Amino acid sequence: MPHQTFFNLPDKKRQTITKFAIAEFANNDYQNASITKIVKQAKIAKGSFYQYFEDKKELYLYLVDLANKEKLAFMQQAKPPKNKMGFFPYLRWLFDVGTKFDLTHPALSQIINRAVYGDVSFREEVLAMTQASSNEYIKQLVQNGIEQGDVADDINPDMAVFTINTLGEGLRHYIPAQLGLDTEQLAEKGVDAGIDMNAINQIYDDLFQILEHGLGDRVIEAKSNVSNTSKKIIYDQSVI
Amino acid sequence: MPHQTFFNLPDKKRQTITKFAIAEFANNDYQNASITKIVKQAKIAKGSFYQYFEDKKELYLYLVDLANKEKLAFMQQAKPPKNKMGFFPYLRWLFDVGTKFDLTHPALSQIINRAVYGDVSFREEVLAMTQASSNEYIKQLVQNGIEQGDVADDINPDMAVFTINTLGEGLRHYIPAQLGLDTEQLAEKGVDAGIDMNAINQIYDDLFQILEHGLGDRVIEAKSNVSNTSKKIIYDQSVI
DNA sequence: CGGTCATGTGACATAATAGTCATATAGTGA
DNA sequence: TCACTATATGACTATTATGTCACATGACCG
Repeated sequence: MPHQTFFNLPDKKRQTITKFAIAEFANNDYQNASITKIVKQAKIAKGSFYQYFEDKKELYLYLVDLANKEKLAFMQQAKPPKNKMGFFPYLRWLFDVGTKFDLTHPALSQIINRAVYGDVSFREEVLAMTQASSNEYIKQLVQNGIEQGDVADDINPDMAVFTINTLGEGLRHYIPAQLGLDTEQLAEKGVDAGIDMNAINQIYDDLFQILEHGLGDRVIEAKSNVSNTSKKIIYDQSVI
Repeated sequence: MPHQTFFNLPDKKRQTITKFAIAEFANNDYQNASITKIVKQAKIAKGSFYQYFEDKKELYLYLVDLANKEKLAFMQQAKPPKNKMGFFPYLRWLFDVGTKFDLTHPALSQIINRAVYGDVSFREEVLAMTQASSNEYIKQLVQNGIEQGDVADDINPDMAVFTINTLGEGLRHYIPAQLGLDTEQLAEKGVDAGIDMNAINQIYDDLFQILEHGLGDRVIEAKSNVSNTSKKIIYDQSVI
């Protein structure tokens, strides 16, 4: 935690420091992020900084914690559209909110991202502020999904959690890439408007098609039944 | 590319340098990897190093390239068990070979990993030596899978590639975590024997169950048919 | 032996950073 | 106005890294 002096600061000054610190740690990994640069940008003396924070590490952990709290608040403030939702619609909504956070808070999103993948000597302390909650939440969700009959009961719930988390995390890179957005640029400029929601929804459609029904051809299953409703049978379609 | 002087070196000396360089860049990210440490360990003079390599970056790119070539060679040398394999068995075999590489070449695996996620100013150059091939290969595989009827034709192939790549990449972390292996330790010690292949196979079973058939309950589809073969119907099983 | 070229060497130059500290300033209350 | 406390300051220290260079060493050849 920062020293009390930091919280005693006038709001504007504290926010200025925080703003530049966030930008610096979003654009550079821990090692490359420069305290010298931050104090120059925020127009405070080096010595002042060290009255607010014990050291670079304390600032960093503070920012990671801040980013996570912001994201959590963002997720919690977003109310689901319906009260009773099936597993997949709810999961999709969760992904959607996560993506919205990433797009509207690119710098904070980057900090969380670096915290997860980054390489620092005090990694444990960093991770302590991150994960945990998300994993547990998804696990509970899967359990409920199975009990409600939305999720197959012959899957390994832990593997389901892994699949969901991994793909959700992957979306963080995939979506900006598909939309032609540069994460670096996003963090600097921001994109309040001008996001192609149709493209994003299409990505979700495609992903959930696979997540819910798998990659495998469903025709084979249908074959074993007498009546085949609404399923196209495709054999050797345009084989090379 | 390293200077010619590097390749003129006696094999043993060149290998010693390479060995310590690999270890250093496997255990530290680019910024933290120390040339000074490498030359000390390899017992060569600083000046000698700079006769072999233009700078730190050249060494790093050389190592990333080396790691990728080694992995590619490993993948190509591993012959598939059967000539004609379905999409899923083949994909599973691919994952398996990849995992074997990671476990038997943990340091090189780490270097590739850092190359993908790491943060350097010349990122483009790093990525140029990595990806590309893998993505194209999987894409072709999916196309074939669709044409052969193994893969559903109503999925987005690009999304399938994303899903496969992302989960495959995720396994790299998931498997060691599940087996209680520390990636850092692995890179140093290595684990020639003593790998629980049963546990790994179980992970593959679980993953491919989801990858092929999805998370969704298949009962609903079966319901619409007259005869229901071998599918358990589960409703409200132990609802809280 | 002597000359030439390739290679080895480590002290040194250079640059950048995190963190310190003596001192200055400002605010507060009597 | 004075005393006292909290805060601001930036030159400075200490450290650590990459990369250089003048010189040493050795190998090969006539």
